[in-house]
Amino acid sequence: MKESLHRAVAHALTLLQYPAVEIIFEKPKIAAHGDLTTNVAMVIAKSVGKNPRQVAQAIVDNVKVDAAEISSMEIAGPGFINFRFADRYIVAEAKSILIEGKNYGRSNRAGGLKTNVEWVSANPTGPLHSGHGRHVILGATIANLLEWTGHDVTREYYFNNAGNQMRTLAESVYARYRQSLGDDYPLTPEGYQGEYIMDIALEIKAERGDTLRETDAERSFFKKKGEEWCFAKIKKTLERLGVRHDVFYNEDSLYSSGKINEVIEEFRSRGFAYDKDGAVWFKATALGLDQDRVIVKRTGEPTYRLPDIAYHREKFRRGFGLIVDIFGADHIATIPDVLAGVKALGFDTSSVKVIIHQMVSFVDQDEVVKMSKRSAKVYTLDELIDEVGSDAVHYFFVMRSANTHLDFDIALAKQQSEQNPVYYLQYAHARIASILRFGSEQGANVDDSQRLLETTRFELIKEKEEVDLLKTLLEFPEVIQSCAMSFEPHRLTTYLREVAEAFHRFYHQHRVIGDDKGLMQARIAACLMAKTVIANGCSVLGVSAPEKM
RNA sequence: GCACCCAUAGCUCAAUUGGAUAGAGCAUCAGACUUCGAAUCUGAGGGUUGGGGGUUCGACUCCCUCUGGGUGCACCA
Repeated sequence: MKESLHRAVAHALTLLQYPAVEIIFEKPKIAAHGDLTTNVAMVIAKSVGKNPRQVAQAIVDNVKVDAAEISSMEIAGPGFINFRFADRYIVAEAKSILIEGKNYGRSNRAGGLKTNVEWVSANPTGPLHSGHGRHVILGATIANLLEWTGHDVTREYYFNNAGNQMRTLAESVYARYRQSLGDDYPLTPEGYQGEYIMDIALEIKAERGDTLRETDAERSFFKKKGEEWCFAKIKKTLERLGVRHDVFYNEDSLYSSGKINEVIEEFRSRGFAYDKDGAVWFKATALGLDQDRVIVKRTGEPTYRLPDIAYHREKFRRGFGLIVDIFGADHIATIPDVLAGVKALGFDTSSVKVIIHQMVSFVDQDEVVKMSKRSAKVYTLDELIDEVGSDAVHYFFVMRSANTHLDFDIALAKQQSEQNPVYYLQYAHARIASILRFGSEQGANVDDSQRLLETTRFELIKEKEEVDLLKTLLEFPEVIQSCAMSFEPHRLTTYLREVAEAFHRFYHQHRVIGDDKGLMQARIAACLMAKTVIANGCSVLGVSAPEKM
């Protein structure tokens, strides 16, 4: 909708020989200011040496718009130019929602840019805990948003099934196994304390009895069983949330394929690596960081940084033009090193986007839920899903900006009432579905959008609440776009609330089903439009849009 | 001690990324169902945007500083 207006204003700037600045239209906060506003006059004013209102006047005098589209154009405040759309133009534009249906809001702005989104990436040493939820959902939603804006998205899970953590897992399972046989065999203090370790041990006992008392020093059977059990658990949890990955990338493959050594050699040849105290160091200070870092320990084992760098190098080599990493705030320290490493290898880090989200606290009935591993209260993500359901998990974890701490209110999330924002949104969808069912009984066309487009008298949509609803619906594609570009899915939840609100207001003021068949059909069409936008938005969020509740 | 994040209505958070009169939900109070779902709607009160300086036409937003919280700061991942 903005495009023709944009052209008109740009043309006026040319006529006036004003500098060709970027023209930005925004939706004013205050509805009385119109539908779109631009501050170009204020931006230009300084360079042309006139006051902003004069500049605005000159622009308005030179802008030629179609009165069928723009009903008013006025100067306000310090020099804003406000535009208002004609109602019938809004209504005409809204037809595109019916035409595009479940694709409404999708675009190809990114032109199929090969994009990698890596997240979750928890090592198979235990089930996902509830704190992981934010990470899981944030990544999934961002991946969806990128897909909706024309990115060719690969969803990736990076994991490590070797090294210290896995040794600890194997040792812990072994200890519990021995205990389950009645042996006095202590779990070391570094061992994993979680109850699930005993679950794994018991499975092994059930399968193999006491035949594994004497095992190899590597505890390889226990490691393998532990890994399998944990991975199965993690994947099951992700599946319950409808979160899927295309690629599970094993860190070990970086070793077996020689990539780790390649990176070390490349660092050396580019002068970014040196030996000291028996270890190999990465010269991070040469790239502006405050200290150099060990990449290969004295023991000959690489530190986590090296494979991380090698992994990112692979992402570049695999041809991704946009590389998105989702990290929790607890991993923030590793990011500068990895980015510096990638830069040292000659790659452009501007195509790496790192999303950092802050930690989550869980609150239940005004009580902070302790997330300690010993706590009997909600600890695993599975338990959280059991408690509040997948939809609430999805919605609650993205409804706040990622870089603020999140309080997850469990009591609210499981409440099936008006206080719960998920229900508010889903209720609007179910209510529309219900109206459509009723309308269908009254002989209205509620599903054949082709015939609906041909036969509906859209001009009958003219009440304020109707037009307001359609205006709100028409914002959807831009909301998707800006959420994707800023990697801020929380704005989608804010927007969808507004849609639900606009619909409820419309519903309350005007009857849809009635004796006037033409009017009924027109309003049915408006309902279908609202239903489409809510359903599409929910699908991006991974929240279900129920026909009945 | 250092680095990053945060501080906005009683509570949880927004604020179109520097724009006009800082907005929602919850909570509180007052209203609206013989008709399409009241899981809804209408209205009211509630603020020195943690304090102080600065940058400019204009600051919740950017810079400096102080206070108070969070997360990190390994030859662990």
